[in-house]
Amino acid sequence: MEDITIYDIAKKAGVSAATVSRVINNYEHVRPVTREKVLRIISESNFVINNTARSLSTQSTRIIGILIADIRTTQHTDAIYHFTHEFYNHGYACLIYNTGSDPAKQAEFIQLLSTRKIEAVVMIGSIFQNDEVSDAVKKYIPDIPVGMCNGFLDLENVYSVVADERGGVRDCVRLLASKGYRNIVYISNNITPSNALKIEGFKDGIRECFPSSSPSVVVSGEEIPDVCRSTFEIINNDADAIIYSEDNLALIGLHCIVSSGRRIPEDVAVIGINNSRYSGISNPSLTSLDNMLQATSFNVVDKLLSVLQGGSADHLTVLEPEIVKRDSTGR
Amino acid sequence: MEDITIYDIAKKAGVSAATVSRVINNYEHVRPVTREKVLRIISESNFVINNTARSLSTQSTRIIGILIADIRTTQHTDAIYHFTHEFYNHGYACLIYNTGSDPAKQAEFIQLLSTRKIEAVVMIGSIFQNDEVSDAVKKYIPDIPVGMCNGFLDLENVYSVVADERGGVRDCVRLLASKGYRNIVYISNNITPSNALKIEGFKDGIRECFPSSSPSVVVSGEEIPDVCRSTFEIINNDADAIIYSEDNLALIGLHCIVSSGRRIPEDVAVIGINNSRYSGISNPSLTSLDNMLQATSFNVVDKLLSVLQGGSADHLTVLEPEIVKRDSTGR
DNA sequence: TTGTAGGCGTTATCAG
DNA sequence: CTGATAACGCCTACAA
Repeated sequence: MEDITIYDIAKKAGVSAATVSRVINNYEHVRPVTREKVLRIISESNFVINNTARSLSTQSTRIIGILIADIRTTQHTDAIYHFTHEFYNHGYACLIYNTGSDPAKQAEFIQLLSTRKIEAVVMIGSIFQNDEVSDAVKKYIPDIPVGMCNGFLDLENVYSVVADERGGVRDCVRLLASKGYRNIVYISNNITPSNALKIEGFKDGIRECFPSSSPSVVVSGEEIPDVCRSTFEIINNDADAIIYSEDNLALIGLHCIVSSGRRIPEDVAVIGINNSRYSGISNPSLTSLDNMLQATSFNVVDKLLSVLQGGSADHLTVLEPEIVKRDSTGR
Repeated sequence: MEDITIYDIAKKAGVSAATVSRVINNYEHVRPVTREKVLRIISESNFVINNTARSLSTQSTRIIGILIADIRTTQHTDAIYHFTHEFYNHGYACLIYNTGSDPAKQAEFIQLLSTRKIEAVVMIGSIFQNDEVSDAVKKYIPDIPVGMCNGFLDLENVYSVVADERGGVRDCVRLLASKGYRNIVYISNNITPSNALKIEGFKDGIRECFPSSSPSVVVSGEEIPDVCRSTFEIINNDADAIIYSEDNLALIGLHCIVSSGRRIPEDVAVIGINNSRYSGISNPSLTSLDNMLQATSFNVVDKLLSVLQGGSADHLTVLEPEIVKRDSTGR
């Protein structure tokens, strides 16, 4: 079926295409009668504006690019919702790409986005905090605003929001120490900038609370068997508390520990990170470090919208995380 | 910073824009020397092609529109991943919108997508199976392929994949009956076409296994307090087995039941639907009806790619669900 | 208040 | 093999 254009509408209405354009864009100086007529013709036809042509003419696509390593990572779906929802409310469409975690690939996606003439970019996750991405931003999109969730790049057009996860994890250690746990181990999945900081926080905590012992950190895969194996190794080695780098790992840990007949929190305490929706309904419920992912995405949206509307925004905002205490550490 | 165009490249290379275009698009009849020269100039500059202009000229945006009621619904994130990932692999970009569940609003999004000149549409969830959406498809995108996950519209350009959830839920009832449970109740969240079918399946099962009793269905909110309240009402009313319309509800149910001191599956059996990743790691692990969401999205992608490449595809595919038995029903 | 004409950056046709 | 030139559909001075 042939697309119908403003010229078709113009012809039927007995006016010029320019007038149709004016009506569509709500220009003021159009005679009411003319306006009504054009609007009537439009509503009687199946005309829809061609945003490709409009974008080319106005040099404005009203498209936002969203980059995420893997959209399936549960802790980020809320963020994606907020972005797509809020930007939609402001007349933008959102293009979403899964980049994976290879910096070179991530950089390619930035170039790809630039071919689509996006008007802003959002990158979700600390994994985008690397030199390749930074260079690509400098090279391909130096003039369009970039928002980063939980990551930071020191560039004029980049706006970052991060949580102090290092301090947050240190506080987790403090909490466990105060409850009498003596043998605390940290299990991390793949080492992103964010996860590296969390580990530092863990070391800070151990050094502070147990000056004589050295911090014990295990790096584990994310699959159920991986996590179970790591967990059992640690428990059989006399650990009485485990901090996992993510709720998803912790939930698997919970499952393994409970299945093995050990009691939580009497035998082992468990803490996760992200305060995901499942931490509240697991058995036992999971104490979790809320790293403010929700507030982070809201903040990034605000910054970006502000800049897009010609305003300004802070280049870095640091949020304070908060431990949500539940049954897995005792009440 | 001014965008650099093929004219700029052409000037520097001492050729015409047409030749640059030929090089970019890998045309054959270009003298190797010329080609090299142009490519060198391009790589020395920050030139990227303007896809908006290209789309206008070629009448092809290579953009796919994805519609989902709420991107946060956990059972659909895998599907979204597959779509964005697969379409990217085939050179398409994906525009994602949250439509909500109001049919009139959903229809508006179809019009919106048509203004972006998308080349295919994916709708995820049975909630899009309604007349308003059907009319909007007919009116605004009668000629572009539409893929539906778990929903069906009887139109020439719509390709659907659904699971036989009705039969699946009936089988769940049979399973519980065979294990000796006598008082089975069904808890559903909001009534979508899919959820309505599940309820029918439940009634089928009850009528078949317990001809003398009438099916007991409860419609509940999705929030934790809602689900807990519904669950306790039912249990206090002598139910010995509950089928929830979604794993997410069932997981909350599990939490409430366990917290109240009742034993699963001795006192109460529980079955969920979706076979989500958490059903395998909950305590106890959750028996769940796998409604083949994964296979559904793969199938829809295949159909759409086939049609986009000029091929054909079945308009309706029905997948058989499968019960994954875990601890919440006894082994 | 309205129409004409040029331009947005590419692609594609047609000569040469 | 390469260069003009005319679309693609819309917007926007500039004129009228």
